[in-house]
Amino acid sequence: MKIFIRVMKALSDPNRVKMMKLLQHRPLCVCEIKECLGIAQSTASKHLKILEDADLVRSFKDGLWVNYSLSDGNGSPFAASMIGNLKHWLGNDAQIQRLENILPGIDRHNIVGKG
Amino acid sequence: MKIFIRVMKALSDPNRVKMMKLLQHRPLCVCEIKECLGIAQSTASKHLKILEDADLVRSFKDGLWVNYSLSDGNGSPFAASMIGNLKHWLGNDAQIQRLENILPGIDRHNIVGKG
DNA sequence: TTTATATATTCCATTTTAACGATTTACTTG
DNA sequence: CAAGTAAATCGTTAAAATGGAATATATAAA
Repeated sequence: MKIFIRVMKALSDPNRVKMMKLLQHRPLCVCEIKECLGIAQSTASKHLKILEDADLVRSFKDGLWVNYSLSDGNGSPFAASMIGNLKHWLGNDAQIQRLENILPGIDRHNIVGKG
Repeated sequence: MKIFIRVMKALSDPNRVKMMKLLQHRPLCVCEIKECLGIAQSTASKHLKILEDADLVRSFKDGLWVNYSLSDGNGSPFAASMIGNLKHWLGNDAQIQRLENILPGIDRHNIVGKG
């Protein structure tokens, strides 16, 4: 039950759902995500931790950067199922589409104030 | 997006998830639900409203009682999918099993303080 | 070893959520 | 119509979630 609630809570916030949708395209570092969503770096980092704790996302370091990507779902069946659902959900959402449009132009090397 | 968030939020609370699991067995009135979960009548009523607003549950009046049952899922595809998932999720959860054990003994006509 | 940089963490203010008791509403029945 | 009953709503309080600025941590580079 606790694990299920943790997954539902993680997906109860618009910014976190947006992150999940962005990560469907490619792994992203924290600064790319905060840039895309237009939020503070600390806010992005905290949201990603919540997604990671729910097994929806995983991270691996690449030097100074930390890359986040969708989890493979081996951790929790609830998370795995929701990751699958989200692949074909919200694709026609206006907010999501706007983010997906600007995502290709987002590059970690061109971001000014990273934190 | 708003609809999706509403469903996720609705399923982010243990008492509401318990209600969903109980309603898999049979329709229940507010006083049966509050009795089963051991919460106040006003609390049960509010939670049910949140589930209903998310299209996870529907209600129909039967005289003085209001019966709640699982939604048929026609309102929201997100709700429909989660209703389906919940059918085979949490069946082995200890808290849920305890509730399912006492449910057969719960009858609206034998409840003392209904509100 | 010093400096720079990306991320994580802490702190604080604000908003949202959950719970209960009390009251109101809606319906039934005497 | 009056009394009784189940559910919904209101008012209040405590806990949790969210956001950003500031700080700490960790790694890379000079």
